[in-house]
Amino acid sequence: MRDNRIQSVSRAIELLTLIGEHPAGISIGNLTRLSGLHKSTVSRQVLTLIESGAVRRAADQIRVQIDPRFTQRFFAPTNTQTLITTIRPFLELLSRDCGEATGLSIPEVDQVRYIDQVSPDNAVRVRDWTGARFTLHSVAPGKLFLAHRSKEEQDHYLRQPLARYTDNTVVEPNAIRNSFRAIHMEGVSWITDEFTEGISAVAAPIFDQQDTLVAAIAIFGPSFRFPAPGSIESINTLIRDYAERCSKQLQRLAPKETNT
Amino acid sequence: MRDNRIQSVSRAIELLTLIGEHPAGISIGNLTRLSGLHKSTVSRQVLTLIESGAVRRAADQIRVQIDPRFTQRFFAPTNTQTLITTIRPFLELLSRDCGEATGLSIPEVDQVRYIDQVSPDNAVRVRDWTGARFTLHSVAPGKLFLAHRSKEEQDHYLRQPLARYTDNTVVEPNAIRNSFRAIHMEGVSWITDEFTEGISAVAAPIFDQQDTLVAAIAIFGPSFRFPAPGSIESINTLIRDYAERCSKQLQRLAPKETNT
DNA sequence: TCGATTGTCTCGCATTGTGCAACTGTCTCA
DNA sequence: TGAGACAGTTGCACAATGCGAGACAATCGA
Repeated sequence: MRDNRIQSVSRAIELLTLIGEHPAGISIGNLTRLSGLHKSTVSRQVLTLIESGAVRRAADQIRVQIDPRFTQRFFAPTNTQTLITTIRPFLELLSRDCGEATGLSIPEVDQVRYIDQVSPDNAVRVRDWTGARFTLHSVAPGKLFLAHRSKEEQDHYLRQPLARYTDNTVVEPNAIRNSFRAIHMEGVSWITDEFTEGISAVAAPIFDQQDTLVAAIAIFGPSFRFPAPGSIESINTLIRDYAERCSKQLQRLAPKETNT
Repeated sequence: MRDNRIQSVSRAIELLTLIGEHPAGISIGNLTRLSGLHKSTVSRQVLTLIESGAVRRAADQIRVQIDPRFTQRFFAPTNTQTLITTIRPFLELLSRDCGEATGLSIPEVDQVRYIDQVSPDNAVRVRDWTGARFTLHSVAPGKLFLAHRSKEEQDHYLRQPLARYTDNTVVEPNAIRNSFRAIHMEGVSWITDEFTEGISAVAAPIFDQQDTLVAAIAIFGPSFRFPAPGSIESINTLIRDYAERCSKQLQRLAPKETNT
């Protein structure tokens, strides 16, 4: 019974790891010394790694380094952990600006999941929903996600019976469909007392570097004071501005070509 | 003349890429279907990738996913691009809080490089130094970096002739050495008119997940108004708080165990 | 219970990965 | 200027290794 590990593959990962420890690049000779393999083996391994897209030649065409496009597959800026980390400072800024709670949520098939929230030190405040999931039609980010889907996907969701949470929950499919145009024109989505009595919320979309809607930033507060009379337009402007800054931040976080 | 590429290594990278595209994990069966390779080949390749540390089994012990420790080598949270992206929101927050310009800088051997800056809309403001390099002893972040080095490294730097930029530049080695204690006790480093006439600055350290000093966050402003009389203590508290938040943010950004 | 599916392991063949050595190009020094 | 050292690539031939087929065990659903 022989070892089931593939020797040449083990060697490749070892070399890949060595290369990864030298972001500015490393020469074939140094790889040969560090790995202890024969130089022609190293040369051929590196050639294979280059042609496979894992490694590229640095600017001097001598040293080699990890190809950023390779690492982009493992550290997508839109995975949940990175989203939370990236957007959290904006939640704090926005919460300070509007004086209400702010939240970050992501679409999960037919639900919304809240993955982060910031609440200011108000005497009367909304509870923390981090980790909770809700149906799309009952919360502001959910209606936003729905509005950005294809008509087929919308019809599929609206065909099933929709739960009613309060007297104000909109469950009539055509009424919901009719709200999509306003959502697209305004760029935001509002709910008032539709999910829970006494809570109003507005959400705006966050796009990733491929212009995919990956999350929503939201403001929520008690309906008796949010939105303040006559303030809807300025709140829309504010939250759209923040959503756009979040989108730009995700784009900045995407790995870039770095020459040395 | 045969192809110089190593077939089994090409296959390994192909499988690694497929696995990387499924952060929640992917089964051997699906890898077999997507790659077109024989199932026993896939099984053996995956075993090799697991034992090499590139891949790990997900929580269900069936699916496999990229091991976060593997990706940590390629996307270190302390590389310059990530630093800028990560800390920028804090620069904006801090600039708003103190009403002056804020900057991010990193140590480069015997110099400081400014890699980002945020300036508020003041009538009188400091210029943008992004991209510029300065000697360690003449700027607030530089004295901070120096204070955190070993005594041998400090002696080495202070042994060379130190350039004087203004009448206020401190170039006497013992005077500089004597400032390190205060820097350590206060946790911040101040300069006043030492680099350029009319500019004062304070800097605080940013540590990475291994508690290595990797950058400094700074506030600078025109000396006639910064620091305002009697405000040094509150500014120290403010910038230390921000530096600590930056440090925590870097730690959060470090890849973590993510089970599904 | 049976059949389908999944993943691991053994086996033996022949292809493939390897180290040796030659070669080319570049750089340094006498 | 020429010689030598060094770095990296390439051809060659051997045998070790990677491979696919098939067997097997475990799990799940009808």
